[in-house]
Amino acid sequence: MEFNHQATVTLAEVAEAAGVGESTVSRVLRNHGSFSGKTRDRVMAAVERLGYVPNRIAGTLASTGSRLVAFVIPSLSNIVFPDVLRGASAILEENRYQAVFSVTDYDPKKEEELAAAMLAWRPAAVMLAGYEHTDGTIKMLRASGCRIVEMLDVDGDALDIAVGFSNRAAGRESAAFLLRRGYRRIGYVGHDLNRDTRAGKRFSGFCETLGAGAAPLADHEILAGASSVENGKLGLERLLSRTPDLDAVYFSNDDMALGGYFHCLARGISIPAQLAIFGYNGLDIGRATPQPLSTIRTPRVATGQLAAQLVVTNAPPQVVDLGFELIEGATA
Amino acid sequence: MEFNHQATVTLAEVAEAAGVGESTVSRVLRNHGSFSGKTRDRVMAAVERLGYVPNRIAGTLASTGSRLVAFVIPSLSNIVFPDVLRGASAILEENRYQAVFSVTDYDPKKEEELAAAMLAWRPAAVMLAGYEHTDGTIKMLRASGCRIVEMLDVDGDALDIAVGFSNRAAGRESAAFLLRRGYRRIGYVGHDLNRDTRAGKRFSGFCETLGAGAAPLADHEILAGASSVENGKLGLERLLSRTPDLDAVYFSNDDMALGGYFHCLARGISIPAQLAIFGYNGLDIGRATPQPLSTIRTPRVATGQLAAQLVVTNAPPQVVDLGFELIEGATA
DNA sequence: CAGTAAATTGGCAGCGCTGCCAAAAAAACC
DNA sequence: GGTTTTTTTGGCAGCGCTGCCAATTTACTG
Repeated sequence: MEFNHQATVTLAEVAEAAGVGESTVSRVLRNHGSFSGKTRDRVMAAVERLGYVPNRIAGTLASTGSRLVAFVIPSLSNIVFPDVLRGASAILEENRYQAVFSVTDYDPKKEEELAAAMLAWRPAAVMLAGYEHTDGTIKMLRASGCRIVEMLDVDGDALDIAVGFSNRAAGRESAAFLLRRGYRRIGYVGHDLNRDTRAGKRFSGFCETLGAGAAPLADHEILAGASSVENGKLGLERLLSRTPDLDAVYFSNDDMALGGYFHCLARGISIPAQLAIFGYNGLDIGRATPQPLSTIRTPRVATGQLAAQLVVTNAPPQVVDLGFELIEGATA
Repeated sequence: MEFNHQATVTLAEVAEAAGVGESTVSRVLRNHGSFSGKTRDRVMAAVERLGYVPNRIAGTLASTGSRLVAFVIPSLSNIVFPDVLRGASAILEENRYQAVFSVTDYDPKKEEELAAAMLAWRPAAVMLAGYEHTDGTIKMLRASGCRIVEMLDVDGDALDIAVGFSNRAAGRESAAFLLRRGYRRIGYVGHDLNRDTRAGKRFSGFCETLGAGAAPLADHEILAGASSVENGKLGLERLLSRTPDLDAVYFSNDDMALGGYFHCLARGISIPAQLAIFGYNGLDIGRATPQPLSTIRTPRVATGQLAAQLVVTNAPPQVVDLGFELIEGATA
């Protein structure tokens, strides 16, 4: 079985066919340097005729610096990351950059391996989630000389560029909101915080403000595994069976919160009178539930867009806090 | 501002440092060909000491055929595609392949442009959604000589490999199920079918079976734009205001169906007594709603996995129908 | 129309690695 | 010890393109 025989038309063949030199073809194709309209037509005709497709591998090797941008993301199940990719990919495509990605599954060790594999492609930039990386990863990235963008967090020291928002502040504002609303018996339902460190930061900010407000966290339930609607449902059920007199519950994100919301719907627990629910992310689906979800909307797409923008413009190192928006909703 | 100065340690420098020839280093690093244990240690030590990261760009150019796999997908908002990528990326990573992607926004013309851009990277394979491509795209892909995988559909003629399931059959089975349940005044709420041709195929299969069952579609509402919970809600509202006596509604997918479900919850329309709701995709969230959503579960992750598997094993051209599973749920 | 400046063009040396081949070293055999 | 095999090695020519530089052509000046 012989499949992968690339029908290789090379630049040299195009040059030959057009009766011009190789560098002329190269110039025309990249629209760079000068050439007459007549030669351009001749070259383009030959390109068309032969069905020439430039070889970016060769081009990248010959020039300096590639137009690849490497994303090393924790997950594709958590909608956050597809959203970021979506924002970034539009900008990258416009600028003729190419996105490559791999998924760490929230494992820092795997992040290190994948980052190494990515660097082998000599990307223009490596885009990561958050600040928590192994020493090996940091050392490697630093040594690579390529741009580094840490996304979705600004609570820490950036290696180069950081674009995101403060998860800790989001946790604090969520707590402040619940306190303002008069809730005092507040619980928390979350997913594995050791892996999702940003969720951990929100939780810690949340507890901090609760403590300062003299209504310390009444109880919490942490589920192993990734966040999901199912886990949110299960988590709230467990939490309430242990501590039935809670008047509000903060969830690690909207998926979890929706699970809690559905649990209440199914059990006839009235929201927010009997129990308030507060999420994080501001997913569209939370706008469409019978009672809009109280949550914090994060600029996920915008994070991807700006991250990409800063890379393609080769902006200086900086930390950009895009902020977030508290959505009052009707569940808290 | 000078950033992108790749700290370039080359293979030649490693060879120098280790006191061996370049090809020896290359052999050791790829664990290919023969070399003594002693030289291997010397080489690895030098690699470690210099922090050498192989340059895959150069490696790919020198050898034949890359380990890049190009995904040209319609969207990242529709969870279907992140799911497919998720399945594929795990397999690709295991096999040291690298995924690159770009997003067409359901625009065939843009698909053509992006496919061309992808081919410039000389990928081992191009992974697309479905069978509907422009002539230009098809011609280009054929000429490229790289593997072509069409995913998420098997209703048509494959260019090379196809992995998915029959959308038309899914539509038919959905209709048959509703008929079996005794529904006769059936409506449809969908999103832009000209763009999402797979949703169009489902709709067409659905109508076909309804017609044969002597209960032709009573009414339908097509919303411009992408599928979303919000649009599902809006669509059902419009449909019911026009045709209030429907007893069941088929939605273009689960997002839309959830919108319909929420609409009913909000309006106090009892499900399924007053109105049945049927979706498509089998999203997890549909398992967690107070009434589990009646839908069809599609093997999205498995599609990505198998597609990747067939590429890395360089399997012969084939069409694999992974099937789907009807979930009775409680909304129909 | 010579003389100079400006616009085009081609040649060719790499970019960093792999693959092929021949040379050198080590192991096996008589 | 001399041969024949087998295992290890290094040299070097590309992979297809870009970037530099010099050569050629064309445009412009006085």
